[in-house]
Amino acid sequence: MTRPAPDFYARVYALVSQIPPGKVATYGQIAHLLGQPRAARAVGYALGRLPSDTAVPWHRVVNHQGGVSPRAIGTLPGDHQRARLEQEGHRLDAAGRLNLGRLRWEGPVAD
DNA sequence: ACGATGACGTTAT
DNA sequence: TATAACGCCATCG
Repeated sequence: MTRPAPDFYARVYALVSQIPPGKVATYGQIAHLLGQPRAARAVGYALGRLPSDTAVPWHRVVNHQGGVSPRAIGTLPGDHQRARLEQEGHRLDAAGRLNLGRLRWEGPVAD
């Protein structure tokens, strides 16, 4: 299949943009969906390069623990990300972690 | 082209 | 269960 393999960034943005509201995905999940289960770091790097006026719901992407990566705090509105997640109806526990087993995005429906 | 960085993940202690 | 170290891939200088 002649897949228009665009840059890794574009793939991450496209995939994250397909995450429906009320659900979240981990960097590893995104990387895995891209066919590179070990490129979780690259995925996070791609989101880090996202502009402030991006339409990509990057705030729905969390780490494998289900929480906002502390490294984002200070560089980007990481604190805002958590508030945004709660705003979407996500339930965070006292540890500030989401219940991935319940909110984890299954990925795009194979069409 | 090379070396260092980074919004991660997994395994071991 | 929490903390620590290593490995992974892609991008930037």
